[in-house]
Amino acid sequence: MQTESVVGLDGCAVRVVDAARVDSTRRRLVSRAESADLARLFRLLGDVNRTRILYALLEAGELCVCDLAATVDMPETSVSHALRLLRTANIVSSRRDGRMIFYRLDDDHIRLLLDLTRQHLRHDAPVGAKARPARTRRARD
Amino acid sequence: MQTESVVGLDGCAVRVVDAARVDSTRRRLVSRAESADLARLFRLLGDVNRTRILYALLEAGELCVCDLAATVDMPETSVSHALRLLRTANIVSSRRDGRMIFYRLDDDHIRLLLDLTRQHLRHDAPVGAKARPARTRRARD
DNA sequence: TGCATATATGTAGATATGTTCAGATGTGCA
DNA sequence: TGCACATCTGAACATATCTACATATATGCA
Repeated sequence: MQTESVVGLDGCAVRVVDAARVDSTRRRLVSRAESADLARLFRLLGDVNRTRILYALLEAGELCVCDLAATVDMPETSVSHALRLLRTANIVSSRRDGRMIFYRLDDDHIRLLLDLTRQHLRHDAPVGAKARPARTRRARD
Repeated sequence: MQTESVVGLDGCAVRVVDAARVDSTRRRLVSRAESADLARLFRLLGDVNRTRILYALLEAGELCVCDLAATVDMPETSVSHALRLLRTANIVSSRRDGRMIFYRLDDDHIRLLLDLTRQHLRHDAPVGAKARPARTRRARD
């Protein structure tokens, strides 16, 4: 199979093998703006401390900042910083009660996302998929 | 409600409101090692270019490096770097055909994860949930 | 009003990450 | 074998991110 030269959006020559597939994929591909949003969301989940905070909320349902800090064993100020980012992105929501502020996961998408990901790492079958023989994959633990 | 002082694992005094809930959550909380793995996975998804690569593979099924580069419009060497990270984490898998190497999403977990996340950002109802009135949430677009 | 508490915010230095260029590897073909 | 091609790898620079400390805001209560 020989590669052919095609002119990309930016005017640069680009070598492609299957121009038709590239073209059709490009048309269906998520937009740059949407990809940026997706990446932003994933990146927020991509920090150990934020991850632990989120899984703590997944287990507890609702926690105030100081209990959250005690649960994940980190300084309250760090928890607060983390929560701000998560709040801004609508991943968690908050409710004030007196001088405490209680945080919870904002919606079911997030809960599913956290669950699904944990399952992925544990090598379980995907949600909604029929049970099937577990893949042999290099275990981590 | 008055906060009480509790001694954490590290020996530091920590203020908590609901000691019982903190304790029970701590016991059910994912381990540090697992949180680290989860965060590592999310972080890999948290880069615009890698995100676009993954969604391109989601649409196309399978693409060689140069077609992938043409699809997402980035230099082949950057795509290659990105793919290495994704490959190491078992997010994508590869197959050699002559001097080309074709990449695909490694498993259904990843596909579900990508789909679910896209749905989340589009404010749809979560997978598997009954249709219900859309939440009023601040739109992005 | 004044003080203690619970949380939020600003900022700076250390660290991690992404991009790019140069060059290495591996495959097919004459 | 030697060359062209497709992809990979290493390293350096610019940029983004996290952490920690100091300080600010907001609430409850005396």
